[in-house]
Parts: sequence; C-alpha cells; structure tokens
Amino acid sequence: MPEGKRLHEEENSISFFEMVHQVTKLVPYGRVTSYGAIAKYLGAARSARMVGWALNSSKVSIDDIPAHRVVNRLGQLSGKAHFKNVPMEDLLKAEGIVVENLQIVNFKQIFWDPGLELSLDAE
DNA sequence: GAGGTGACGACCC
DNA sequence: TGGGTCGCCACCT
Repeated sequence: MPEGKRLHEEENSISFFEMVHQVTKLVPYGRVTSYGAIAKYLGAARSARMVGWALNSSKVSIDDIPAHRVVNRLGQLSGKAHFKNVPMEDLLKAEGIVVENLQIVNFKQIFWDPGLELSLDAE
C-alpha cells in the first residue's frame, strides 16, 4: 500500500476521519473488519482508537456507514453501547453473522481485511 | 489556542 | 503466557 494515496482521495485534504468512513462503507455485506485493520490500511496502525472515534461520529449517518461491521480485533462488539437505537448484534445477525455473547463466533471466517481486499480491487 | 477524550492495538514486564 | 501500560491523532469543549 503506497503511503501517499491510501484511498481515492476525493479531496486533496481528505481527513483520516473521512477515509475511515470511506473504508467502512466498502465493507461487504455479511463481512466484518476491525478497527485496527482499517487503521493499518490507512497507514496508522497505532491509531486504532481514531477509527473508533471516527465511527463514533459516523453514527449520525449510520444509514450510510455500516459501523456495525467494525469490531475490535477479537471480534467483540465493543461499540454496541453506541447502538442504542438499533442493536448492533441484530444488524449483524440480519447479515447472517453469528453473534454470541456480544462476540462474533466465526469472526476469522468473515473477517474482511481492507488492506488485502482493497489492494486487489484497487479502485 | 490548548488540553482532554476516545467504539483499540501493540509492546513491555 | 498473561496482564498492564503507553501511544496514537483528529475532533470537541
């Protein structure tokens, strides 16, 4: 992944914040990714917290950004508390994702790595 | 203008 | 091997 252009930067000054939203929207139906995976893809592997922060803001447009498909590296629904309106696990289950005890059972199987998948597609 | 916050992850002991 | 601590960086107050 080139360090210059991570994503198709709509603006020259697109923020890390915006890129998180872009990547999150690219997560396929029925698949999930992690905060760290997104952060790593954006070249800020140590800034996973920022990804969570960005998704926190995305809740205003949760209809556009499937933030429920983003969990921590263990597949746990750490952001569940922020889905007070629509249960996070309910959204995941609706996509055929097995959630048990606030954790994705087949996390490894449905894990979607943006750094891997998007590099192949390279839109 | 500066400091605190935050849905995590990696490193160190 | 497992638990604890630090770092990261943009946005909000």
